[in-house]
Amino acid sequence: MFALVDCNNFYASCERLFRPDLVGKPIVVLSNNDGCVIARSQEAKDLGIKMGAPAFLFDKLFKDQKVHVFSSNYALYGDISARVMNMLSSYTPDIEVYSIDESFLRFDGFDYFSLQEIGRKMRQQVTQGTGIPISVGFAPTKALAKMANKIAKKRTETGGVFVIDTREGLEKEIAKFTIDDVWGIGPRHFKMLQAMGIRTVQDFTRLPDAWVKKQMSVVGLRLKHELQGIRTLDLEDVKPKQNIAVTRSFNENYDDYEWVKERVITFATICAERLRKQDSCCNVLQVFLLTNSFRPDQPQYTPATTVKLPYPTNSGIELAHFAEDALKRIYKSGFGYKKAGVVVMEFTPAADAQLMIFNNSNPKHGNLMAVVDKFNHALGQQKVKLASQDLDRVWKMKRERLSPRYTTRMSEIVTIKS
DNA sequence: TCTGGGGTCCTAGGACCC
DNA sequence: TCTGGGGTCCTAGGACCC
Repeated sequence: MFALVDCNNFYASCERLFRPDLVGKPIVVLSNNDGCVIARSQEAKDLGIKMGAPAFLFDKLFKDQKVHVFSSNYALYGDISARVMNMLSSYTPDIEVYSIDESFLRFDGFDYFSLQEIGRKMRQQVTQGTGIPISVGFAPTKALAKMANKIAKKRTETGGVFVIDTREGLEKEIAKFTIDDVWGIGPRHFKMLQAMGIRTVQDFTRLPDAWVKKQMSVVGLRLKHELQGIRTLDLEDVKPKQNIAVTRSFNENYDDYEWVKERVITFATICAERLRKQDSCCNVLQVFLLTNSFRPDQPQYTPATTVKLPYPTNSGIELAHFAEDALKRIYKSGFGYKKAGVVVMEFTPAADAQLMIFNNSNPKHGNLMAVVDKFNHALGQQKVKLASQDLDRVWKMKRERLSPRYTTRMSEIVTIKS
């Protein structure tokens, strides 16, 4: 059996941890630049605030309804997530951390245990230990565990735990569960299925395999089997990433080469940092720029270029150079740039980077970067930078409603007045 | 005025090889 | 009119996830 454990309204719940005055109040968390709503407490959902909605459209509603608005605080969410996952891993050695707020757990050899009971205990322990409410769904496949989790969340009488472990139970649930709520069915496939009169999971599982494969590829076919209770997916190991992207929107449009260059160089050094973290070097680097697509009245230009590097590297200095060269080739003045990004691809393990006779990555960079990483780890991100980066911290993301990093900064620890 | 930032996997079609 | 039978690699685009 698999369990899918999911933190309820995770970011909103994190914001509430150190603000008990917000219990029962509507909370939303915004994306970078305070742009879109990316998390909502139940109370905020009830007000009709939609996921992904641009925040400025809701300014009035936020004020009228006294919605508590937060900029995203990933230092906090990441730390709380680690604590939750750590607790969950005491229930079984087989755990896959699927996202910041979800884990799949596999329960092999638990035939004589009550999963219902285990789920209740998990909820109780995680709530007590971290303050984060969770929902737990158990089922014989991952896709069904996802479904069970949604049922646990939706039906209050389940107490946040739902188990699908019999054929009859499965049949009963798939006859009711609608297809748009299924993990792996996105808006496109939903529309197609809906047009054919497919409404429930049961309808979907009755489609012929060949048709599903033709229309939805092997991914869709696997999903169909999963929903029938046939196990086709197992827990996945943490794999090193195949691509690393650092992209940001700017608070306004910029038409200044030096300014854009600084951003692109900074993104490249962050890519390099992330590469070193997983012991990879990259062989290909891509730089792209975007003008503001929400303003069709302004001239649009969305160039991108991909460079094959002469040798694999994870040196921030070298990647900064390559990124700058790439930028030079695509940058044109006369446009208002709203977003830029650097993507690195085609990794090789740092340990077996191919040496070349004439054209080597500077061997001293390895040691230098190790020291830079050490400093930045101890002193905070981007304390040690390249001179070509923004040393005066001119560039700031809009984060007007940022909560303290309660659990990871001594200086921001909660104050109790008594 | 203001609109996030990451990822993965799969397929089709073109270009090339013998 | 008829025109082999395999392959691989790459890219763009589509679909999905959080």
